[in-house]
Amino acid sequence: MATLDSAFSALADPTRRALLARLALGEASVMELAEPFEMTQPAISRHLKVLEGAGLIIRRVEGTRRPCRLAPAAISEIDQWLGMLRQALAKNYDRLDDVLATMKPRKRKPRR
Amino acid sequence: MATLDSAFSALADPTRRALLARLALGEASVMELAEPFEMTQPAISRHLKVLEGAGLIIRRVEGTRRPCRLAPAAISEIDQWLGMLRQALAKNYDRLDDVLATMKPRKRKPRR
DNA sequence: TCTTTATATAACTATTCTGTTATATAAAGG
DNA sequence: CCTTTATATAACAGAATAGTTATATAAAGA
Repeated sequence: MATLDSAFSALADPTRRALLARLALGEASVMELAEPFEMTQPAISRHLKVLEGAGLIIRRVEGTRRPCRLAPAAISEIDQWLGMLRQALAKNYDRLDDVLATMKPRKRKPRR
Repeated sequence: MATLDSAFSALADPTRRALLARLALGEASVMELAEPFEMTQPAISRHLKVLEGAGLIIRRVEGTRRPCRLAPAAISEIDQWLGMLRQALAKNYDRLDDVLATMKPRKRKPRR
């Protein structure tokens, strides 16, 4: 799914995760978001564009400012996908495989 | 965190997510994993290497085969990080911001 | 109207992916 | 031994990233 592609790859960048962490505290403008970073403003603007494109944030127009805040949509989609893995792990499929692998060692000949 | 970087960017690729989905059904060898894809074996091998590097899978050695299965570590770290966003969203910080934004329209002058 | 402030966009560069083919390695099996 | 099978690795090409500087735009305010 294209949404998961963009959401996960948006989250893969530490700057973008930091921006989201900041937004978890509440809405902020581009300049406010850029302030803690050693990066130029255009760089932050582009990171925000990526986050917006991934459905992780939404923006308002307020005069010359574009306040951003977290958007719920993408997160829930990610959660849903991870749910599959969580479930597989919880069911101990891995441990079961361990047992099976030990019990039936797939025609292995003793050395020489 | 470096782990989150590699875990999220590993998940950003649809082929890798498909490999994980397959592994959610149980352990599989490289060839078994490669079979459904139109990609060459080296390409799959590299995707698996990425998944392993991200802590999303682990591999055994069994003769010439390298059976893979899901690993729990990375997932739980991701879950933990996403928890922060989930919480922020759940607390309706966004909705609160809405209200505040409407109530105190940040020194905006009426046109002209 | 002129200046400042907030933000976006373009052009460019360096680096990092993703896939390919060709080849290496090592165990399995006759 | 020799061949086959499973997998890894190297070398390479093309696409996508992330950052930079320079510049555009548009609202705010004097």
